[in-house]
Amino acid sequence: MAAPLDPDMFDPVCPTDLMPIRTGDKWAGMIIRCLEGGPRRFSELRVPLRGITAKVLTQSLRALERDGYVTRTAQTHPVRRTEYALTPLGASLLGPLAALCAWAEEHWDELLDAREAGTAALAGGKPFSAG
Amino acid sequence: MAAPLDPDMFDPVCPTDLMPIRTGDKWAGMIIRCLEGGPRRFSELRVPLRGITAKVLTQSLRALERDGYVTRTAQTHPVRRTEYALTPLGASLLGPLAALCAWAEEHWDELLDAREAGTAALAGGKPFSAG
DNA sequence: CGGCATCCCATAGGATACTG
DNA sequence: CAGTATCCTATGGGATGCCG
Repeated sequence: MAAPLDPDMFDPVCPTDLMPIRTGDKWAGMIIRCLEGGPRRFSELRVPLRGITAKVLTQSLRALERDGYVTRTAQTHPVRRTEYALTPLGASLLGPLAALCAWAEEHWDELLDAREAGTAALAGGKPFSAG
Repeated sequence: MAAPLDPDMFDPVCPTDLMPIRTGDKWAGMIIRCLEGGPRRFSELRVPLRGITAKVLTQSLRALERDGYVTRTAQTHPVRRTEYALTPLGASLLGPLAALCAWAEEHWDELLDAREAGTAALAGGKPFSAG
């Protein structure tokens, strides 16, 4: 309870730093979830990911590919067709990801209430303007 | 398997958008985990969160407070002492969070290998420079 | 100790237009 | 269809310094 925190709790090379859902990847988690049901095409992914631009989707997909979460299979011959699929590594993330989403849905109301209350209570206090 | 994706899979007001570990909060998840063992003081939190600046820690804590994940209790009288603790909502996130971390540790080697291989394979291909 | 103020930069990511 | 190429902005977040 009052035991001191482990200074190495978040190691300089903390594993979580390698996770796709870490800071600076807004879409990675959603993309992975979209691939849960099997391979999907580029434009197919754009549907549920409403509002994502082609550029950003490409970026995210490339990053996920680079880090071994998805594979890319392109074909040009008869028609152009590119499919993205989860690697075993990527698929193994589905569990934890689903847990997170389940949590969010479960606490949906609380989240809304808390945010509303918090915004009101702390209103006017924007200690850090823009940097 | 080949069923079309639900266009509303990620609703415009998707619950996950409210999560603290979503895009743009590098530290939220780690902070919450630091509070698992009970209330912690400001400077106490800075230890495991190596390298975090006071400004950023304050920012993150304020955001977490605003969204109802943590509470802030300040005292100035004898000595200055501020304590941060998890709300029930915040505590309820510990589970999913732990699952994520467990996953990361479990796949630690794979992550390293995949990233290394991916970086090599896709080397030279930096389609998107800086904007 | 627990911040706040200020300056600064890197970059995620959106808008738009074009291509094989 | 599946991207690329540019341009642009918002902001996360680090550095440094000061304060009650």
